[in-house]
Amino acid sequence: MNTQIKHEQDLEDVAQKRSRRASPALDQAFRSLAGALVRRYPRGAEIFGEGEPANFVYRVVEGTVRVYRLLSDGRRQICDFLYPGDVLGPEAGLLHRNTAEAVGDVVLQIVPRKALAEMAAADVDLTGDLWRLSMDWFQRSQDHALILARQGATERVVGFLLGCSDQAGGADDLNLVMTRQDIADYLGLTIHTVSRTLSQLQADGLIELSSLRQVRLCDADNLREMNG
Amino acid sequence: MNTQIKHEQDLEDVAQKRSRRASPALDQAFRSLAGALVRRYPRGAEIFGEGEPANFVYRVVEGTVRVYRLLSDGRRQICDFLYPGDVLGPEAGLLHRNTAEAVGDVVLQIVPRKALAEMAAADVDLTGDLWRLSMDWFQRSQDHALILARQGATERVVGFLLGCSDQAGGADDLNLVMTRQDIADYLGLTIHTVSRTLSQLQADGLIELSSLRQVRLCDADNLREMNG
DNA sequence: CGGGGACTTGAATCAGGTCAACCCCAGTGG
DNA sequence: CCACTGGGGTTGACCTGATTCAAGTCCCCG
Repeated sequence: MNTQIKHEQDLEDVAQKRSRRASPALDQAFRSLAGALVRRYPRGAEIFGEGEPANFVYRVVEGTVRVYRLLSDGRRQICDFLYPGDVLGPEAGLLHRNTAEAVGDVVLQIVPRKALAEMAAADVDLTGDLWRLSMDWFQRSQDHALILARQGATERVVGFLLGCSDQAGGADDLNLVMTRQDIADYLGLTIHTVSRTLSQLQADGLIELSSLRQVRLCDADNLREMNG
Repeated sequence: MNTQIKHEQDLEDVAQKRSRRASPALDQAFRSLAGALVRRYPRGAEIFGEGEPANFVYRVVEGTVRVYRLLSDGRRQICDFLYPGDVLGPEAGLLHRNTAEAVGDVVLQIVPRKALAEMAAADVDLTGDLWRLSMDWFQRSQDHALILARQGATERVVGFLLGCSDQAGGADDLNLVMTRQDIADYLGLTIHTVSRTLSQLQADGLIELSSLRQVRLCDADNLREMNG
């Protein structure tokens, strides 16, 4: 279940990918603290759970992670999907405030929270990187809230596809790793509405669904137009 | 328009109020940097606008501030309301990413961003406070997103009222400073739905609307129940 | 080849939005 | 003192878009 793996080149690469902002000190910290601990999680495995003590900080090496919260009525809201290079787990308090799961198979670097906290307490640059990181999350969360509050189903789905495209470096051919249910729970819709909307977009010639998870954006410009 | 005022005791108090988390180093920074600059904004005045250079960092001394973003179609989404003790304005980038306005008359402490940034670059504790602050925002924003994604109109309005009550130290008699439109734009609803929902809550005997802005929570326990 | 999970699709329903009329009240000017 | 005005708020009738309910289909995997 948790194979120890090691792949120097991968770890180097990760620092560059999808770093929404460069974090040299944080990279350095991961390099010096995470040397040994790299762990693999199979599809669907829980990385940490809401309410658990936040003893570790993680960075995605490979795969996709979903971070979500459950409401009292059992409904699930996915806060974000995390991709290689993204950090997860740092909390201001002692407990995790949401749950993280592997969407497909995932490989993570792991750093003890305490060690990182001690390093940060003595290193302004590292603390500054953590600050910028959390500001980025804050920004992303606000953007997400805006979508949930004000956009219709079509805009949400289109926005999601465009986001995936950006994530994949602007590619027009997307391999969605997540299920329709994941997408729905991220966009605040039902699985039915997501499915219908995708079908409609295909009917309109804007996308092509070659298989369940393979989406081709036929007219990215027009889609961006629709997205506002 | 911008009267210079000074009220030592007020400024001391502010540091304690609604500090969702103590920030001693940040308080200290405000104390040492903001000595002179305290400014009053009249009802509706813009404090800073989306896209403007973020040259200052502010802290609310008195009054309520709304922070919002506008969509391409002109709709407004209020991200948050800020109350005495809350900080606004720090950005990871160079520009403000949303607009801040005075809801009623507002008094703010003002610190030059550059001075604060220089202080932070040499002070781990201060940078750490900024980090915890942005983590709090992130948390709040995620909570907000959850509400927008998954709750019905009644739950949203009830949640808002309860939030106002908490803000007022748990009081059952609330003096809403914002308009119905503000509430609607915060909750992702229309003014009509907010109005209807309030009327319905009153009809159900859960609240009492003594005047437009005066709300009494008659059954806070039951309301909390409804909120989940 | 059979089973089951993931997905799609149609029809009925409903919550909230839209449109439109109206009220309430503070401020203003006659 | 009263009439006028305008902004904020309420309320009703109707509409629409997303959910719900209910079949189905597709496809992966044993």
